[in-house]
Amino acid sequence: MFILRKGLMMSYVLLDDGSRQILRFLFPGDMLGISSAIYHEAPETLCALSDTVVCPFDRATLSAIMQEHPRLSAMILVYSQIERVALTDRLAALGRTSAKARVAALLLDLRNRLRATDKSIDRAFPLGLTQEEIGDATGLTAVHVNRMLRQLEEEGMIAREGGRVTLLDRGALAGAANYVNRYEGLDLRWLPPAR
Amino acid sequence: MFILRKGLMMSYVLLDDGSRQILRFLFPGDMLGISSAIYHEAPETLCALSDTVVCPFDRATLSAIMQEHPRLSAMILVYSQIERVALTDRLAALGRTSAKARVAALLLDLRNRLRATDKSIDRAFPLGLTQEEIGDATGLTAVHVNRMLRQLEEEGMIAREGGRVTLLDRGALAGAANYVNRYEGLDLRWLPPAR
DNA sequence: CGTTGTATTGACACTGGTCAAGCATGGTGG
DNA sequence: CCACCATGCTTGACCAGTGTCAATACAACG
Repeated sequence: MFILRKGLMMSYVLLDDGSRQILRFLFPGDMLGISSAIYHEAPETLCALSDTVVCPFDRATLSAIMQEHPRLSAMILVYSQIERVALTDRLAALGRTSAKARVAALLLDLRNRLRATDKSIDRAFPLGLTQEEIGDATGLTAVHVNRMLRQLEEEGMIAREGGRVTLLDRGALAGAANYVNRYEGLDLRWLPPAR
Repeated sequence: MFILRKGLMMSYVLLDDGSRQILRFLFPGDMLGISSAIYHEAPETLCALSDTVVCPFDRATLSAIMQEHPRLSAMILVYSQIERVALTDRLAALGRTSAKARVAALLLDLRNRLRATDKSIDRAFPLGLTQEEIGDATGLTAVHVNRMLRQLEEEGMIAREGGRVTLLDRGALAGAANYVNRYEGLDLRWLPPAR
């Protein structure tokens, strides 16, 4: 298990037919590989998308935390629930929304996650992903991702130039995407006190 | 928050356009509503599919468990990770597999989950879902679910009569579905001891 | 018996996939 | 410095899988 300190990573699974589903992009502060710790065989693959710095810890450490730091334990549980809710949002997007909505949601999420650690990011950010990666995250082909990006651009919702994306109309994007920022609206007053 | 003691439930979200994505079916022993506890507004809706019995507990109880029962706390974390992995499997299914594979995976999962609390279930079980519910869980329409069930039947992989389904060839189904039983293969030796 | 919800089936439409080609970019080795 | 190559982006033509709409059948239930 690791905490990501710097850089961008992703986790994905490969299916029998060779296709890939990207489960999650990982940003600084995220915990990685907890699920690998509870199974004999890791259920997902981790991969760095840029130069990264991680901070490793092992099962014994997690076990010690659970015994000695109840508040931290509770926060780990909360964190895993936030991640779970983000996954259910993506599940609903894959099951019930159009290709354009899924791409829009991905762009909005990338922007919000990047902004969490870099407040200078507002409308524009570097899109550190290939269109194939966007496709594997949204359940589309790279070709169709390209078409959707062009449409969003033609409709004036985004602008692109040289790997950078600018969200020109976040409201319209969020409307098209059914997007909810799951890192807001938390209620954590019930957490146990620090020991 | 609740523990489901008896019956079948589901959790789902409704999107703006009125479509529904079923996130999860809930079986006896499952914990429900943890994610609702950490947000101000519940991110998902819970709904009973049959007569059910639940055992409620509140945030203060969870907080007390985190403080006084490290082993139980760790098991709750493990449980939420199992659920997370099951969600990622479904995410990969929605993003990257065919309609037939998704329906097959749902049938296999239902059988395994039912069997967990009723060992008398082997090949046949009562399908307590409408085809519309199967569709909302797999990201398909009820009409297409019907077509897929018929195909699976014609290919001799399942049989149906009066709300009961029989899995005639679980191996072939699992192959068609890319299915992994996530309640097996756990490694829990690192858990803290009971206090 | 009507009524309501569910299952079934067919005809047709459309979203998104597939295949193929061309183009831009940047890195590499001669 | 330049030819070469790999990778990723863009676009068009065509096709397949899935959705939509509509009609019918069936069962449960008041």
